[in-house]
Amino acid sequence: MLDKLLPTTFFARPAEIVAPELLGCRLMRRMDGEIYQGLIVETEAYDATDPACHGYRRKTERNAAIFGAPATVYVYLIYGRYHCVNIVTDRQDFCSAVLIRALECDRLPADLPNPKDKPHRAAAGPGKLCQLLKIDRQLNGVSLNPANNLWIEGRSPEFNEAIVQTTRIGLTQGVDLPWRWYLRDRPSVSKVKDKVIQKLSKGY
DNA sequence: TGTATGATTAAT
DNA sequence: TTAATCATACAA
Repeated sequence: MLDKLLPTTFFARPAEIVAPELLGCRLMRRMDGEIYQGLIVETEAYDATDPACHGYRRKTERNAAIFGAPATVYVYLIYGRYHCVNIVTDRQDFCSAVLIRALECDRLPADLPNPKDKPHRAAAGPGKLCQLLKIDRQLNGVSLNPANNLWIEGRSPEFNEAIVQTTRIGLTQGVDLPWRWYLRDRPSVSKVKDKVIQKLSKGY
């Protein structure tokens, strides 16, 4: 295996540093005894200075996980229908996280939630990828780890894809912060909205 | 206790 | 452009 489990130190940095570096990594999910994986193609950053962040006002029962240790999983229900998954970043007791917004999966489960989707769009959106990989609040607060059936492996050594940086999607506050990143040439990005293009060097 | 509202999505 | 749908936050 060339790929490796990302260490907790990877996540123990500001969300806006971690978010672009998660592009090209692989979200790994074991369900029903089988391992599925998706290339992370789109992310967003949130933190305590940001009015759009769920922990901006105060710590509550719902958002407690986002104040946890780096590499903690924060899952919440949105619009009463979908789940969204974040990876907690930075340090304990500081709210910050990276929202995983889209994946590109090579192998899909047999029972697809949205059979009408083209295969490369099956995980093109934060709600869709949680549905596909059966991620819900049962995983809220756990740590990224194979033992918890959810983890992230690092980029392949050959990774060298163009990254686009834009403002975030679907917000009413903090709309001008340019804290969304996606892989320019991937067809599984949820929505295309170009602002800045930067090229990241290999590795991290 | 009551009410407004989302880090969304698929259909119209 | 809109309906679906509900746990939560906050006001009262």
